[in-house]
Amino acid sequence: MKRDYVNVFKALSDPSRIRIIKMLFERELCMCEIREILHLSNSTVSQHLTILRNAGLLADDKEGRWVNFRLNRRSESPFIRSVLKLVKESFDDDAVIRADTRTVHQVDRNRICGIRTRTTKPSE
Amino acid sequence: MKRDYVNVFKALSDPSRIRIIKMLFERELCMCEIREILHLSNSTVSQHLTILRNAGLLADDKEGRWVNFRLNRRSESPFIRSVLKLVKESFDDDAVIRADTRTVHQVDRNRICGIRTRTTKPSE
DNA sequence: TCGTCGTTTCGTTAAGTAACGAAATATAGG
DNA sequence: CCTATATTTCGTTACTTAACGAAACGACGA
Repeated sequence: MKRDYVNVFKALSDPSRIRIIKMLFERELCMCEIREILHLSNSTVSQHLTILRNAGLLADDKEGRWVNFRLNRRSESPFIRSVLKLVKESFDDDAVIRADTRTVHQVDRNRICGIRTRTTKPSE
Repeated sequence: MKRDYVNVFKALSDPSRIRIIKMLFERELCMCEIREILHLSNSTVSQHLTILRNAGLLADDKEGRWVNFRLNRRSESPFIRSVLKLVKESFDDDAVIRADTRTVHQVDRNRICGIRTRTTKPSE
């Protein structure tokens, strides 16, 4: 209860996690979509998502075999809401962030997922 | 140049550094005043201040043998200014932060400093 | 110029973090 | 039930971080 805010800032202290949050401002994503865009392993992405969820920044809904991750925009914590607002308004001058924002709208979950657990591209 | 924001969030990911920033919203402080309030060693406090300064959150002015640390309120970075605003508006419900805010107005640099390098109380 | 005192730097140690592959869970469909 | 698939958990490894004391630095004042 006491110093949760430290965990929020720690959650934000990683480029991959900032990228995840910025992508989630565009739309909900499942783990394997994020994995595909970030080029990280399943377990690594899952860890990042756990950290963001434990910090109170993310929520998730199960939809069949997928888990849809989304921003916790309606958090009861004013601090969380302020932080999300800050992130929403920042980093748009970053080339990687801009590329992600574009990519995230072109990703089709049904093409990308479905090949075991993989880090390489689906075309291979 | 690319991902400085990660260093900003890392700088905020420590309770002592949040306490320092919140105290600096009250007034400028020298290193030994901060050391006294946080009960940490010289070198640890100096490290914290370096991290905050490198992140762009702090500036300092030399005044004789003292170095006065202050918030970098006039940073040219909108992100830094937004972050400082966020911190200013947060954490006031934290008991430690509230105690610090009170203490910082009672601290007299000339009583507290001046006994070599020390972590214990000045009354001893 | 010689201490003194505020601050910084150095070297070390203990603890925390990010990454991965492999194994374990859980859920839909045949 | 059995298999495929999406996600999580486990165990390991390399790296980072926070803390300290000791030593160095730098600016005043006797």
